Formats: sequence, structure tokens, C-alpha cells
Amino acid sequence: MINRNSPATIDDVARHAGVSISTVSRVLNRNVPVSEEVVAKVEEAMRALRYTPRAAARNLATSRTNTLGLLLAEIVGDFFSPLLSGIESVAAQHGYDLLISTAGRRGPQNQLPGPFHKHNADGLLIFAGSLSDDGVRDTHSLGVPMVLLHQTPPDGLPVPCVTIENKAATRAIVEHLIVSHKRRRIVFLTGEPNNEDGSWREMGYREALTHHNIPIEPALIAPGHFDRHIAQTSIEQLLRDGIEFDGVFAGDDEAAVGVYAALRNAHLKIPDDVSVVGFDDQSLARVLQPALTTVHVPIDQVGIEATRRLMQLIQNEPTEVLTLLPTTLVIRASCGCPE
Amino acid sequence: MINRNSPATIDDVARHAGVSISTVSRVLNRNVPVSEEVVAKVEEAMRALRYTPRAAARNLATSRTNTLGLLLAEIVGDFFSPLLSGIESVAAQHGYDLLISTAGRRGPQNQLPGPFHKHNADGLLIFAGSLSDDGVRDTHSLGVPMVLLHQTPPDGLPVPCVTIENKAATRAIVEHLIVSHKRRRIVFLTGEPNNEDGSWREMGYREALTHHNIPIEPALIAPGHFDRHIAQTSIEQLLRDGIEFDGVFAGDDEAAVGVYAALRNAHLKIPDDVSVVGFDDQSLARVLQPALTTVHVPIDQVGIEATRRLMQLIQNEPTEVLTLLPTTLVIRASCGCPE
DNA sequence: CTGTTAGCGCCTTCAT
DNA sequence: ATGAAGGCGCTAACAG
Repeated sequence: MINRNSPATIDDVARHAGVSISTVSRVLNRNVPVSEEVVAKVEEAMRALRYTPRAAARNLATSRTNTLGLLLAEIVGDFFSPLLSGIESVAAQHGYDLLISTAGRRGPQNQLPGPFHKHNADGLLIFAGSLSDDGVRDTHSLGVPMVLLHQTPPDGLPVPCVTIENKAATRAIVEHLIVSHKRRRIVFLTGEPNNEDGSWREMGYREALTHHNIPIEPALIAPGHFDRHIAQTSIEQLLRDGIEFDGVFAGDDEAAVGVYAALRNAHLKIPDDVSVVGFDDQSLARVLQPALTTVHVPIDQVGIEATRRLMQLIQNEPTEVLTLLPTTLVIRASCGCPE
Repeated sequence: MINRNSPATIDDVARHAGVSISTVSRVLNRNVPVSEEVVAKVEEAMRALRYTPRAAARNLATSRTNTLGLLLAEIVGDFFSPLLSGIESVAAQHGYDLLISTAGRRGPQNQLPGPFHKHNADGLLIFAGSLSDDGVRDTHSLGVPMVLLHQTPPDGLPVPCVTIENKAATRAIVEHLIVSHKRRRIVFLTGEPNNEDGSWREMGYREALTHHNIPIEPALIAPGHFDRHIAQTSIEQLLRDGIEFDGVFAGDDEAAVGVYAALRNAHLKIPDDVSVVGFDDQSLARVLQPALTTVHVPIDQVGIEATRRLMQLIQNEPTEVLTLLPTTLVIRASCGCPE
């Protein structure tokens, strides 16, 4: 027998088992009846030759890749692990692999990155901030199944979107500050300019204030960008400017860390002098002292739901256009409630 | 012109541009000189037809996939983002895609998961706890380029390994407790039984004590498993058992969170009553009160170095067998030093 | 510099 | 239930 150094192919297996390659293909795919006896022979041959089918060949023949693409702005933050974990679990469950790529710090791109250019993935998961509206339109017009995460599709493009309930939760947590803790001058730290989550949260904030006849004061709205340093700087600036406030909606938990630092440096007590609340319920929310009152976000569910939608799309099943995952208030101590 | 609904192929482009498919292939790959004029024509045709090469076809033809596989035990924890971020940046830089898969909670597997079964990836990044020694041996014997992260290869298999300096750093931080803060009864919280990082840290702990003539007391060694709840339970148990201690090496920062909680519940002051130190320097180390003294681990560098090694392997260049990344002591307040 | 022609390894009708 | 043969789209010699 000739010892080819390259890995075994379906031909080698067929020869070794004394059958045709079609038969081998059939036991590989189990989609057509094959006699017990032959199956055994073929499997034995596969084992002996350490055979393993070449993905590229099947992909070419079937024009499916069994691969999902995940496109992100960048790989950072506490939310990333649970999100990816959720995505991976559903993908694996359906027999799909996961390809990952980032748009990088250049911001949303108009084009898909090379890896995902059609045919490398059967479907795409697009996270907010990675692909511009033009990019989404373009990709969609190519007929690539895709779902958007934390990002609304442009115009009325029927691209499924999975995101979380931001507005109502923000309104609820801000109203908690107003009603339960008698706060009236509440700072709102924004997300980055084009961040949809941030925009919705700001609407919730405004609604809460308006509903309680508290005027919206522009001076109390400052940048937080979901970043602890930016948040800290903003609070320090407010303090320096002598702007009074008795509550802070930090935008997210990360930013709350910066708020804590700024307040501590100014010898202001949380929650006695200032109530502070976050958003996300990251693992550090429980670690902060006092424990942070925040909004719980089921980020792993976002990944799970988005991937399910994508699978439905790939299988040409109907699916929801908008999936809004519920968020819940988590009362801890930083608002003023007893722990 | 016939309107085929399927995406354009290289043939379509060739016909549209009035050249042969080889020419199209050449402008695609830019490896052979092609006249300016023809390049322009071809590119114009590609644009007009919205052509995008099918990855499967090139893979099959070149028997390379330009894909790297990353195998993890599971997707959790603070260290995951920076690790993946490092990997992705280097991979992208070399034009490689990243395929991700997990072994799941079933622990180290003896087989590669389907996705990575040879030919789906040109190289593999194997993270500790995802593939057993047998699995590593088997995969290596198949000739698949691979590098291990935080895991030593079995026997003397020449599989490159990238990990961090655990022992010396642990010894240094424990000695800091002994020398600078006069601690003598220092608790050591272990990692999971087969965790190599944990084992090295324990050796460092033992060296530190031995070097200062402090007897190793088994009662002071308890499970921490890099988990805040397990760590908390262990400390509570020690307290309940009336075992005295004046210092705690938590194993990692996550576990330190549990230690803080247990101590706080017992009304013990950090660092006055007990010095506490962690390992990893995760973002929450700075958030804890008092700020956690710990060991900084360049986890993104682990990803970067490992991927570089893998690229070298793939290109048949020589590479280091063992890469030990340096860790550094980060003194904050939980050991007793002024902040 | 450009065209022609074999494959790459597998799936999938179509026969049998 | 099994075999034979064409084709998936692209690259890589090989000619010219």
C-alpha cells in the first residue's frame, strides 16, 4: 500500500472498505439508508485511516458552511463573555461554528470584513457599532441572513433586531430615586453619541422627570460614555462648577465606578449625600460599597435569542422583527434603601 | 444576459471583463504581475457583479483555510475579553479568521470538537482545561499546528506553551505579607485540583513560608477555586472552626471578593485584622474597598504571544517551546500598605 | 503578461 | 441499497 503523507480522503476510505465513495458519503451523512454491515466496514476504515472529512470540500459541494459570523465593534467589557457564551451555546446546539471578527476602533464600517464576505458564514450576528446603516443595507441586499444586536435596522429594513428594554427600566429606576428617596436634582450620564441604549435611557430619564414635574436641566446631563474615567471626570467637573445634585443615574455600572470615585474624593457619602444608580448589573455592582442599585440586563439571553432568530432566518422560518428583552430593577444600597 | 439568481462566480467576472478566469484569479491574489489596464477592467467587473470569492472553493484549491481555531473550556470570566482581544488582533493582522468553540462543562475532552477536526483550521489555540493530554497527543500526532495556553504539554511533546509566571510572583506577594506586614498565619486558597496556575501558586506560597521558617499548616490551605462563593465558604468555615489567621492569599481576584465578604460579615477589618491579596489584577481589584493588592497578569499578552507562536508554527518557522510571561506585584491597600 | 486545463474532496442526481 | 459520474468555484502549473 502506498503511503501518502497527506491525510486520508473519502477515496482512501472507500478503497479501504471496498465500497464506493458515495457509500462512504452516505454513512457520513446518515441521510439515506445504508446496510448495517456496510456501515460497520466503513466506520472501521475511517478509524483505521484516521479519516476526517475536509470542511472546504463539503462546503463547496453543498454551498453551506455551517458557520455563523459574529461581528463586533471591539472585544471589551464585562458583557462580552456572557453574550458570546449565549451565542456559542445556541450555535453549537445547532451544529454551527462561530467565526469572530471586529470592526476595530475605526468605528462602524460600511463593508463587511473580509472573513464574512458572503459564503464564509451562513448567517451574521451584527453587534451595535460594528456596521453602519449603509453596511447593513448593503449586506442585506446581498441576501445574507443577519440579525442586529442592540441596533435598529435602517429605514424599515426587515432585519431582525434583538435588544433590551432600556427606556422603561431607566424611567423606573429614576422614579425610584424621586419617589422613594425624594431626589429632585438627578444627574444623567450619557452613553456615546450614537449609542442607542444610551438614547433610550435618556428618554426614560426625561420621562421620569417630566412625569413628576421636575424640569429637565441641561447642566445635569453630562457625558459618561459607559466608561469609568469619563464618568469620573464629568462628576468632578459638576462638583467644580458648583452644580448641585442629589442623585446620579450613571448610564451603566462601569460609569458608576467613576461616580463612586469622584464622590469619595469629594468626601460625599453615598447614599446619604448622593444616591447613585447604574445599569447592567455587572458582577462588580455587588462588589461596590455601598452595593450598587442598578438594572439587571440578561445579556446572555440577548446572545441566545439573537442566535435563535438567526437560525430561523437561515432555515427560512418566520421570525420576530423586534425582540425586546425585559430588564429588571435591582435594589441594593446605593440609592438609599437598606441593604 | 441571463440573470442567474445565484451570486457571481469567477467565471461571470471573467466573461464580463472579457478575460480568462486565471486573470481574474491573479488580480484577486496579486501574486503575479498583471497589466494595469486589465486590472481596472476586472475590478470594474467585480464591482458591477458584486462579486466576492467563495472561501470554500479557495480553501479546497489551496488546502489552507486561513482560519485559526480557539478551543476553550468555557466562556467566562474577566480574563476572557482581553485574551480573545489579543488573539483576534494578531490573527487579523495576519489575515486569519478566528473560529471559537468550547469543550463545555464536561471538562477536558479527548477529542477535538467537530468544528476543529483538522482542515477547518490551519492551527489551534488550546486553552487549559479544554483538551486532555490524550487529546493533545492525538491532535499533535495528526500534524496540526497548535499551541497550548496555561497548560503544559504531556510528556515531552514539543508543543509550544504560553503561560504566565505564577510561582515567583506568588512567592513575592506572600513574602510581602510576611516581611512588610509581619503576617505569619497566611491562608492559601487553592485553584481547582487540576489547575496548573493554582499548583504553581501553591508552590510559590510554600517556598515563601519555608524561606522564612514558617511551618506549612495544612489547616490554612483551603479550596478557593478562583470562585467568589467557594472562597467565601472556605473562609467562613475557617472562622467557624476557630482557626486563626492574619493573612489570606485568595488564589485570584475573584476569590478575593468572597474573602472580603466573609471577613466583612465576621466584622473583621481588612487590612487591620487580616491582610488579603489576590492574583490577576482584574478590573475589580481597584474597585474593592480597600483596594486589592494583587499580581498583575498580562492576559492580553498571553493571547498575543500564543497567536504569534502559532503563526510561526504554521509558517514552519522555529518558535519557543515555553513562553513564560512576566507578572508584577501591584501593591494597593488590602495588604496593609498606605494607599 | 495571459489563456487552457487539471485537479482540490465531497455531495448528489441518475442508474442499477 | 449501492455505484458511476458530473459539478461546486477556485488555484496553479503549464503553455504560449
